[in-house]
Amino acid sequence: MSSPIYIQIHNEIKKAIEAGRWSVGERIPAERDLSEQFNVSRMTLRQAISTLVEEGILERKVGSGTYVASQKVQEKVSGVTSFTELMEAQGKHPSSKTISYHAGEPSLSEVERLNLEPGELVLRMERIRYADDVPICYETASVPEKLVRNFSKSEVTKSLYKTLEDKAGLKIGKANQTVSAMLASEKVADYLDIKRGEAILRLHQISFLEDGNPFEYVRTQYVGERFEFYLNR
Amino acid sequence: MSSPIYIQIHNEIKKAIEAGRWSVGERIPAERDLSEQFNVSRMTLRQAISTLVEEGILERKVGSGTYVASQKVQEKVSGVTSFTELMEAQGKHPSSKTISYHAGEPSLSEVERLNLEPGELVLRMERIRYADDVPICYETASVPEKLVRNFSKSEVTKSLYKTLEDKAGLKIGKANQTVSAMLASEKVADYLDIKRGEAILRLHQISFLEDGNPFEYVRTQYVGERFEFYLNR
DNA sequence: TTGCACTTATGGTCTATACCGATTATACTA
DNA sequence: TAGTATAATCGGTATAGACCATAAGTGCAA
Repeated sequence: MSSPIYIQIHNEIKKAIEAGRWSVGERIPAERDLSEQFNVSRMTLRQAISTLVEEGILERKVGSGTYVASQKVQEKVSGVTSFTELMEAQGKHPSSKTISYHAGEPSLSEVERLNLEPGELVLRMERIRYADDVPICYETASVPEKLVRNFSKSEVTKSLYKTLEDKAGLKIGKANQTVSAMLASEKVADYLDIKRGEAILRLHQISFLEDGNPFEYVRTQYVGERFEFYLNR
Repeated sequence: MSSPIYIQIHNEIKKAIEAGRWSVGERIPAERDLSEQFNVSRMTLRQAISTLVEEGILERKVGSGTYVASQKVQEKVSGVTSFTELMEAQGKHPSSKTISYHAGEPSLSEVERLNLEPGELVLRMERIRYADDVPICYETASVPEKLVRNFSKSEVTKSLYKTLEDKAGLKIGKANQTVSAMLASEKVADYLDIKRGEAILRLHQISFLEDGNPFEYVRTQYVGERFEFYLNR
C-alpha cells in the first residue's frame, strides 16, 4: 500500500458505487461521517471525494450532501425526432401531461416566427413530458390554427407530425433550433419538480414544411440535470 | 472582495506573472514564504497554487520548487471553429485568450474519451473566447500529446484542424457533441465576468479522425445570457 | 393548513501544525 | 579536484479543529 490514503479511499468509494452500494442520485454519507468510518481527517476524506467529483462520479451540493452523479437522458439530434421515440430508444417509459390547449391571439414573436396573416389565430399547447414519471421538460408549442382546425385534440397532441402528413397531406421539411441556457422560473420549477434558479436547457424550434412555410413553433425548457443533447456531425 | 481568499491569491499571482514579476521557467517563492507574504496558512496558499497548476500556468517540482510554466498570449482565432463562424454570422468580432497550454497526465475521463495508452500524455489548453471583447465562453481542449509533439503552440492553438490535415496528413472525420445546462462555478464565473450560479450552456465535443480515432476532447462553458446555439436539421 | 422563524446538517473555506520523501546546496573527505 | 556524506529546502500528505453560507427539516403561530 504505497498509495496515499486519499487515493486508497477514492478507490474504495468508487468500487462501492460500482458495486451498487448507492444507486444513482442517492446521497452518500456526509464527509464528517465518512472521515470517521475511514478513520482519517475530514480534509483527507475531502481529497478523496474531490477526485471522484472531478471524474464526474459524484456531485456535491452545498448544505445538502454528496450524491452519485446521474446519467442523463440524451437526445440524438440527427436521427430520432419525437420525444416518444427518443425515450423508448433509451429504454424509458415516456408520458406527458397537457396543461393547456386552446386557440387564441398570437403574440408578436409567434406572428413573426410562424409567418401569420393579420387576424390569424394560433393553437397553443403547454405540456410537461416525463421519462419514467420523472419530469424532463416543460414545453409550449404554437401552431397556426387553420392547419389543425379539422383535427381532434388527440390527433394534434399525440402526434402532430403524423397527423399533418397522413391526414392533411403536408410534407415536413427542415427545422431550425436555438439552444441556450437559463435559470428556472418559479412557475416552471414547480412544474418540473426542481428549485427556482436551477439550470434549464432551453430549446426553441421552428419547424418548416417542405415548401418552406413554418408550421410549428416550440419552446422547450429541459431540466439541466436530467437532459442533454447528443449531436453527430 | 467576496471571492474566497485562495481565488484572490490565485488572481494576484496570475497578474504578477502576466506583469513579468517572474519569467517563464523561473522559480517562484516557496509555498511557506508565499503563505507568509499573503498572511494565510500554507494550505490556503497551496489551494491558490493548485488552481494555477491546473491551468498549466505553474508547475510543481517536489523538492525543488514551483515554476512558471507558460506564457500568456492573446490571439485572434481564424475561422476554423464553429464559434468563430457563429460569431461572424452575428456580426460580432471574435477573439480569444489562451489561459493555459500545458502537457500533463490525463484524467480518467480523458483517457477514456481520447482512447489513450497507459503513460500517454495529453496537451491541455484552456481559453476564454470573446465576442466584441465580451467573454462568451470558457473552453478546455485536450489533445493526445503525441499528435502535436512536433508543432508550435501557435500552430496548435490557432488552427489545430488545419495543422493536423496539412502538416500531419491526418484527415478529420466526424465529431459528436453533447449539450447540457449547468450553473457557473466560482472559478468559471470569475473568468467569464458573471456571478456564480448563473446559467451555463455546456458543450462537450469529441472529434474523430477519418479512421475513427478520437483526437480532441473539448469542454466548453458558454454564458447562458450571451450565447445561443443554432442548429439546422 | 399555511407561512415563517428556528434549528440542524452539510459542503466550502481556512488555520496551524506535523512529518515524509525528493531535491538541492553545502561541507567534508580521499 | 572529485566524489560523497550531510544538512537545508521544497512540495506532498495528513491531522484536528474552526467558522461560514446554504439547504433542509422542525415546530410554532396565525
